[in-house]
Amino acid sequence: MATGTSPPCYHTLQHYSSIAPVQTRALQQLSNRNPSKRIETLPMTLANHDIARIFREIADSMEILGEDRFRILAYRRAGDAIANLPRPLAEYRAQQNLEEVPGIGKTIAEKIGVLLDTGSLPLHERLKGQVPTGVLDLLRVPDIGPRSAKRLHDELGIASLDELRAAVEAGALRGLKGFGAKTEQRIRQGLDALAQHEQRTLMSTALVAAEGLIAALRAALPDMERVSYAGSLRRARPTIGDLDLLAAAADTGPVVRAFTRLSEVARVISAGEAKASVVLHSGVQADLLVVPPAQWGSALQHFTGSQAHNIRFRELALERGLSFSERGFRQADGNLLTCADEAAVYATLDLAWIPPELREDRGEFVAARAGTLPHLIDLADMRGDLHMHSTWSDGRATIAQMAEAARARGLDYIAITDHSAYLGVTGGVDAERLREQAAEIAQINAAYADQGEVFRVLHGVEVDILPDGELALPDAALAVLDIVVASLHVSLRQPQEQITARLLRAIANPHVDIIAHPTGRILERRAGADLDMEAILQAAVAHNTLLEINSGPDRLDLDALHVRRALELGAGIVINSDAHNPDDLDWLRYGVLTARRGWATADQVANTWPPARLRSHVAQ
DNA sequence: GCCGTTTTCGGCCCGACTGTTTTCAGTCG
Repeated sequence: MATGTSPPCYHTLQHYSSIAPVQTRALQQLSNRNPSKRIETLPMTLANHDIARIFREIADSMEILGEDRFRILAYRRAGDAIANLPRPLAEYRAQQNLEEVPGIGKTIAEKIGVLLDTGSLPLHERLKGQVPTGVLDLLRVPDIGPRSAKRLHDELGIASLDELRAAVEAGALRGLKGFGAKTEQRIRQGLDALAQHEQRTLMSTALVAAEGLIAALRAALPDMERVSYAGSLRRARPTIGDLDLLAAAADTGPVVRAFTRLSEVARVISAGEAKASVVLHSGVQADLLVVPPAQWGSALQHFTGSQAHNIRFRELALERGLSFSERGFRQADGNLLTCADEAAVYATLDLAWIPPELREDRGEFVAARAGTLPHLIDLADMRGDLHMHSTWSDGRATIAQMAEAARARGLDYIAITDHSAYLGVTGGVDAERLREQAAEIAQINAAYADQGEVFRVLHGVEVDILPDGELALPDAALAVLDIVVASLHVSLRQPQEQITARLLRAIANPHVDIIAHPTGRILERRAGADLDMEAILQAAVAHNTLLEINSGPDRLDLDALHVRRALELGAGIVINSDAHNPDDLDWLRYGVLTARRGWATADQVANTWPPARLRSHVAQ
């Protein structure tokens, strides 16, 4: 980072021309003497994501109708802001601080109130009459924006993706002014891509693909100066839409051309002198931006996003009379300040460098200016892993093999937490088998002690929370264990009040130390349980129960927003692999990235602690 | 519609690439 007398940037003389009922909070119900009557009298309330979706639909509809672009921007920003909120909108309203949320002003706060009270909004209903839902769907097709969607609807009567497909097949688009053969071909390809690749790519898969592309690009161009992935992958989002790659080279054109010729590339969408978009054989889209080395910092900042972060950043630059782009800071006199690294980009606006995982316009600018950004946890801070399986249940390796793999990765302790016998498919352990397992673990620990190793294996279990909230093992069996991990595996579709109460009962059990993968979501396949998370997080604080970030690439559960809210409330977090074989221990990397997105420091994560501190916490 | 080191008006992020054009609108990230 540039400090002291050296300017952060260099002056150059370059010139460049569903409606989900939330009902009542489960905690309130538990304390209510007559809960069933209470529920019936409460109005249905929209969840934050429902209201965010409504505002985004309003923005899309108004854009198709060609209304004022800044009003559209305001609705879209409000939708984004709401989607990012850590607590239910109703709480903000109750505390009368809705308008303190950036992007929510007087008008939108009133509309939120109407939505919370009545479940619908006159403006939204009116727009639905003018722009059918199927026309909004057209915007999901690559290369179809609001103008094209409006013309397809107005001039050809197309009001759904199916009708668009039929029109393309019938050659009807060619009759439209401005729609040539290439446009028709692109729309056909866009529809195909939408149909077969609607799913996003898991972070773990994207990381492997990105690292492969980077290696291939380096091999093809040995003299390329720098190359990195950027975008949502660098921000560690749990799933990734497109891969974004950035390269630095004095001569940009040859890098773009080499990229489009890589064997991984199935189809080139576009390619110019500075950037290209391709579709890989895996179906994933990859975008490459190539910049001169002097612009690496500004380009990396630009290409990492998020869009919301970038917009906010550029607004802050404008306040100082600087126009920021991937090329650098344009001054009023037209001169460009370039930045060769990201720290210089942020330093130019008197901001500390913001870690990519925090770049979502969720308060990181205020913290960067105040010098209060958290010192985020790193993988190297991890000392233990408190959730994994062995051949005693559905794991593929013995306890000794798991222990050795963990020790080889630099951990000081693990907990073996095989499934309780309740899950028929996994075999599992009952009270008797737990006693046998304890003897095996004692032997392994004795061997490590004899060798002078600090490494230790803790004895635990992953006990099922039964549909009624009982645990699948008796308290007496749990009491003798070092660590008890409790989790939901069945009946995940119970109504909110029921499944929340079920989890609250497990949290309150004094033997339970950790709640594993709290929501049970499987990314791109299954939404999590409909939990009242605020009640869950508060109960975890009250009972000193640790909440897990499960590092499984298709779980990453808790997610980052809940991690951040949990930490705000003072809950303890653990990051566990849930490994079923030794290689899965490497998944901790993804859990740590998720913790970083949740603003977690090492000290807030209990398995960065030395064993003694962890033991005393668990004993409380 | 939001917002304020340009605070109740007048701004609102910025540039690359494409297609169908002859100078730019639309889309994307």
